[in-house]
This record gives sequence, C-alpha cells and structure tokens, in this order.
Amino acid sequence: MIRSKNTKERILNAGLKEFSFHGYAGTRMDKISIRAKINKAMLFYYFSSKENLYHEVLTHAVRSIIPKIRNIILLEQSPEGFLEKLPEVYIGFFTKNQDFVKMVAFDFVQKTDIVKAAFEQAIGKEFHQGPRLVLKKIEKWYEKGEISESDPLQFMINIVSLCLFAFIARPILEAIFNQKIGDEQFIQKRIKSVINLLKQGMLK
Amino acid sequence: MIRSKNTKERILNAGLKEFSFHGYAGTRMDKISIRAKINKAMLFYYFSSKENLYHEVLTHAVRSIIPKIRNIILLEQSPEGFLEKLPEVYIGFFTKNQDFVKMVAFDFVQKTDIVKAAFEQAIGKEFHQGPRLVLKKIEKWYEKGEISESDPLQFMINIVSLCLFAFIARPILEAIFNQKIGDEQFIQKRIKSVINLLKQGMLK
Amino acid sequence: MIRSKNTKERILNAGLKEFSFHGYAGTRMDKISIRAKINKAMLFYYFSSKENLYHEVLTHAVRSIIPKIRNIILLEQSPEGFLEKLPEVYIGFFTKNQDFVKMVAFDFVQKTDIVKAAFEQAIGKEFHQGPRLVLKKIEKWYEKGEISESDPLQFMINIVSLCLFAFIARPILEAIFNQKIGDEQFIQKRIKSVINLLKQGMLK
Amino acid sequence: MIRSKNTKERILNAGLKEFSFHGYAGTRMDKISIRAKINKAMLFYYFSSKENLYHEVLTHAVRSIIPKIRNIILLEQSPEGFLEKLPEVYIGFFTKNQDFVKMVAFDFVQKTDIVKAAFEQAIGKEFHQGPRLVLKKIEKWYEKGEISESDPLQFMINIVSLCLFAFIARPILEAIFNQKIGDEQFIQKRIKSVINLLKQGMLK
DNA sequence: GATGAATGAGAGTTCATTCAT
DNA sequence: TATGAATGAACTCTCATTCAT
Repeated sequence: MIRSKNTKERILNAGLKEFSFHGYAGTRMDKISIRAKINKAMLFYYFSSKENLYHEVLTHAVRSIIPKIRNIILLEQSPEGFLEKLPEVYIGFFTKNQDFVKMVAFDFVQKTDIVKAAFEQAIGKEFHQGPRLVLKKIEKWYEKGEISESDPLQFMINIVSLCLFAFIARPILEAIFNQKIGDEQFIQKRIKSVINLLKQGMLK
Repeated sequence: MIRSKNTKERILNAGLKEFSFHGYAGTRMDKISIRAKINKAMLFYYFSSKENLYHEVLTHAVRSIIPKIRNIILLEQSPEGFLEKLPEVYIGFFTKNQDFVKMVAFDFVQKTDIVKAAFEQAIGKEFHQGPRLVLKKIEKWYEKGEISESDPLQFMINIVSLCLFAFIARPILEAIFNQKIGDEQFIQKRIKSVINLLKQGMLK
Repeated sequence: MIRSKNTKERILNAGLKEFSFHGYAGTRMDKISIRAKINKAMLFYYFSSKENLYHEVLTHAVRSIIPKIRNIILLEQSPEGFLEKLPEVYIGFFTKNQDFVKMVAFDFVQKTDIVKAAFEQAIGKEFHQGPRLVLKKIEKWYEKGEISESDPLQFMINIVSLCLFAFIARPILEAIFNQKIGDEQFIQKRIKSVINLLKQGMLK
Repeated sequence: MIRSKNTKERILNAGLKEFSFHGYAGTRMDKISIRAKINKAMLFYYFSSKENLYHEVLTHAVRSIIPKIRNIILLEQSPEGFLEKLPEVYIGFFTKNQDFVKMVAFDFVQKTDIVKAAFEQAIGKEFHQGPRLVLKKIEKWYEKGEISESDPLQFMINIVSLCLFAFIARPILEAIFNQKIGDEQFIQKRIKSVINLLKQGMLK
C-alpha cells in the first residue's frame, strides 16, 4: 500500500522532470521509468498511457499550485496591495517550481487543449470564474480612478509578463546578456524592479 | 536551378512551420515533406539530417530577423525614444513572425545550445557586443538621472517581457481570460499599454 | 528466463547463418529476425545495433572454436605429429563449421579490424603470444634439421592454405571442376592428400 | 567518342576497386561515381543497373586475365615444369591483380552464379573443357608414375590453395602473425616455398 | 504489484534508379 | 553525353504498449 503510493508519487515526480525538460513529444517513457527507478510496465499499470500520465502529471502539479495563488488574486482588494504582493508570490513560486513552469509554459503553446483541460479539472468552475472576477475587480479600480490602465486584460498581462517571462526565457537571457539568472540575488532584484515598475507605471 | 532553389526554400519554410508547431521532437520529417510538397528523401538530399535541417531553419530565420531589430536597439540615443519605438517594432515583428518566435521561444528552453549557436552564427560578434553596448547605454541613462531603474539588465528584461510574453503565451492567455489575442485591435492596445507602462514606470 | 536465453541464442545462430551467407552489408536484420522467429525489435533489444550484433555473433563463434584448435597447435612437439594431426583437426573443424569459416573468411578481407578485435577479445593475450610460440617452435625444428622449410611463416601458411582454401572456395571449385566438394568422401581424400603433401614436402 | 571510352573505362576501374573492397552488397553506386569522377546517372546510362555493372566489371576483369593463365595450364606437358611454372605465374598474377582476386574470391562464395556466368561468358567453352583437359593430363602423369598424388582434383586444389590463399587471407595472416605480407621479398619467398613443397611433396 | 520479454506501428535515413534539362 | 534534382522502396532503429510470469 505504502509502497504503491510511493511508486505512483515517484512516477509523477519523474514525469514532471522529464516532461518539463523535453516536452511531451521529446519525453521517453523509458527515461521516466529509469528516473523513477521502477519497471517501465508500471507506468502503464498506473497511468495506462503516455498521454494520460502527462495529463495526470499536469493535474497533479496544477492542483498543488492553484490554492497558493488563488487567495492573493481574489482576496486582495486594493490595487496597491495587489501590485505589491502578486509579484513576490508569483516570482517566489515560479522560481521554486521551475519544472512545473517549464512544462506548462512549453506545452501550453502546442498542447493547449490538454493543458487547459488539466487546469479546468484541477480548479473546476473557478477556472472560468476566477479570471472573470479578477478582471471585474480591476475594471472597478479603473472606474474609481485608482489605476491608469483602462483595459483590465492588459493590466493582468502586464503583471504576468513581468513576473513569468524571465524564468521561462532564462536560458536565452543568460546566453544573450551573459549573466546568471535565478540565484537569490537576481530574484530579489527582479521582484523589486517589477513592483516598482508596476506601481509607478500603473497606479494613479 | 530555379527548381532547386525553390525546393530548398520550400523545405525551410515548411520546416519552420512544423518545428514551430510541434517542437523538435514532435516534428515529423514526413510532415515537412508533405507540407513542402516534395519527396521525403529530398530533405536529406539537401539537409542530410533532421538535426541539421532544424539548425538551418533556425539560422535562416534568425538571419532574416536580426538586422531589423539591431538598428533600433543600437541607434536610439534617448531613453524616451527607446521606450517608445522598441515596443512597436518588437510587437509588430513578433506578431508577423509568430512561427519564428514560437520556434525560438520553445527550443531556447531545452535546446539552448543549438539556438544559441544559431544566433551566434547568424549575427557573429555582435551577439556578444550588441547586448553589452545596450546595457552600457542604459547604465549611462541612469547615471544621468534620466531613468529610475538602476539595473540595466532589469531594465531590458522588463521591456522584452512586456513585448514578448503575450505572444508566446497566447494560447494560455486566451484560454484563461477567454478572449482573443493577436488580432489587430489587441495588438494596438497592447503596444499602447506597454509604452505607457514603460514610460510612466521607468522614466524620470 | 528460459525463454530469453533461447531467444538470444536463436538470434546469434540466425545471425551467423545470415552473415555468413550474405556478408555484413548484404545481411538484412529483417531476415535474421525471421530466421530466428522473433520480432525484429528484439534484435535491438538484445544487441542494440546491427554492427554490435555482428560483433557478438563473431565473438560468440570465435569463442566456441579457439580452444579446440589451440591445444594441438601449442602442445604437439614433433613436426611429424604436427603435420599429421593438424590437417585432420582443421579440416574436420572447418567442414563442421562452414558458416563460421565463411563469415570470418569473408570479413577478414574487408572488415579486418572488427574481426581482429573479435579474435583478440575472444582469446586475449594468446592472440599475440600463441602465433609467436608456434613460429618459434617451428624455427627450432628447422634448426634441428627436422624440417626442410626454413621460414616458419611459410611453413604455417602452407599448412593453413591447404586445409582452408578448398572450403572457402568450395563453390568456385565445384563450378570449375564440375565436382561436388564437401561430402564425407571428399573430406577424407582431402585430409589424406594434405597430410601426404605436407609430410613428404616439408619433413626431412 | 574518345571521352566516352574514357568514361566507360573509368567506371569499370572504379567499379573494380569498390566491388573488391566492399563486396557487391557493400558497394555504393555513389562511391563508384565519385571515384570515377563522373555523374552518378552515367553509371546507369552506360551500364543500366548495379547488377549489370557488377557483371561487366567481372567479365572485363576475367577477360583480361584468362589468356595469361590458360597457356601454361594447357601447354605444359611435364609435371615438373607444371609445378615449377604455375606458382610463379599464379602468384605473380595474383599479387599484381589483388583487386580482381579479392572481388572474385569474395563473391564466388555468395554470388557464385553470377561469377560463374562471368567466367563462362568470358572464356566460352573452355570454361568446361579446360579443367577437364587439365585433370586428364594429371591423371596420365599419375598413371605413368610421375607424380604421387593419385587424385587429379586434389592435385590441382593443392596447387591453387598454396598459390592463392595467402593473398586472399592477407589481412588475417598479417594480423595473426604480425608480419607484412605482399611485399616483393615475401612474394619471392612464397614462390620458392610453394615450388619446393609441391615438387618435393607430389613428384616421384 | 512488479518484472523482463515481446510486439507493431512508425520514425529517420539510405540507396538504386529515373527525370528534366 | 552529361548533370543535378527527384523518387520510392527498403533499411536500420525507436518507442509506446502489452504479455507472461
């Protein structure tokens, strides 16, 4: 019993690593089983197919993440608090879950439907309601004259872009600018820079 | 002669499409040949291997792009002009070359070395010098008190993030916010939003 | 367990047959798998590549043969005994292992290094020492005035030529002289003829 | 005109080299055309197929060889002269036409019918009559008490084996005995050794 | 639950051969 | 004659998946 739980967990972890490194198509079931130190047939015993394993890895990861983010997004009522807290939480989370970010970032581009389904399944109705609520909240901030960005979608994209991009594009940025990205020092700088830019740039 | 030039070009175009849609591992030589309407063996006749074809597709694409961007980055002397022109050029370019962006964005994450090599090969010494010069220029702006961001790397990452992210993450954003991204209207809004944010947020 | 051992053995046998009939380049993995009555993929499961399978078939065959020959060559102390026993053993062996002989004979001509490596690996140090010891022994026989051939290398080549050639060139000889070669009767005649020729021609 | 003759000749020469190095299956039309410094399509223009080119290369080679050997075999009337002259001519010839020997030796083992056909076509009726006449001649020598070998086939095989084997098996012998084979010195030694062995061993 | 062996459907690649010029 | 481009069949090898134990 315990052992099997262990096995399943090990597969999910190994799957996350492999899928995030090589994408769906580039991932080999063989490699996953080796990384998980179990027999390849067990992958199919537990997850029945590559596609399904992928799906479950995704769902598993999404499920462990969503709650941490949801609260800040939904509960925070002032734009100032929103712009101050979100970058810290986002960036902190992304740097601690690079595998997950890579995997999602990756496959959202080509396997949109699967990733979307994973999100929907993992967070249920909120998948549709959450964003809508946030957008509405932002809209109200604009109506009240608290922020300068009139389009709530642009408002959100601005935030997410600044928080996420550097950690997805890390290798390319490191290559181009010839500097290390991802160490503690960089992360602190990044958080500060993003908060400054957002607050100075979008608050009234 | 004419025929052959056509063929090679057709392969490169088909390759760009396929690689950008499915990534390296997910791309099938078969599909490329079908898209290019040529015999599969021709792929190997001209490019000798999948890996090499990939490399050449990348180099080909990079080579056609770089010059267009270089000038703005290197020539613009005032931070205001920089922050006004760059987003327009970047976003305009990215939306017109989504395949290329997808392909590069994609593989920079896992095939960093190959992509890096393609860039280096395509733009030569400037690959290293260009970024350095830009960073120095930004540093001087800060020293002169013209901008509020003290770290030139963060300065650049902020710009690139805001311009690029939405177009890489387009499917995920469309799914989450349930809105179309990429049409002319969105693009114009995006450009405005980014310029506003950058100018208001980083100029003094 | 039993099943697998069987399979590997079957592949090696089928490989020996095919390689000896068609040479390395002319052999098809498909045919080997059919002959071995297993799925083609198993060839790669067990041997990972055609080249490696070839190598292992060779090594396997060499390993099973060497010990039988070594003793006679090294232990026999009188030239008379040497020339009497060697042909019988050699010819007897070659006729019973025509596949092996063909394969080795064949590829020693063009794939020398691989065959050489197989021998070296199969018989270890003796690959170098064995021949040297034999040549020295022959040299002493000449010094003692027991044989008429002064060059030990020619001495050995004479023996090997007479024993081996007919069985390598069997098809050509059958075609030219329009006679069957290889049946029991022929073999007995051949052994006698060779022994006679060698003893009468090289003993003093 | 002249040029075409040149081309055809060049193809035949290149073919001989390639076929003798790699065997029929291992030979690439591409490589032949490169070696001959002509366009690959010309191979088919002149010889219509690989098999046919192979056939013609063989015939061409056989045709240039046969006459030189025929005379000695058929004309020599005394066994002593026979055993003295044959090795010299044979070995001399084989060392000067190693490519041909390799090619024939090679493919006689697996492509017997093709090689046989080439011989028959090249030397016509003599292909069957020649050997018969020789065997009869040898039989008579035995009846007259001039030689000790009663079986004429063994008699011939003994000769051919001693003359040919070393040059076919050259790489294997060089590997095993760690000595160079094929230089002028070796050849002279070989001829002497063979003549001695044959005369001492088969003459009465 | 767990394992090693087995399978079948492709994947990339090669190669003799043909076509258009 | 001569060439570079094109073709289709075949080949080696891979990989998700299943079977037997």
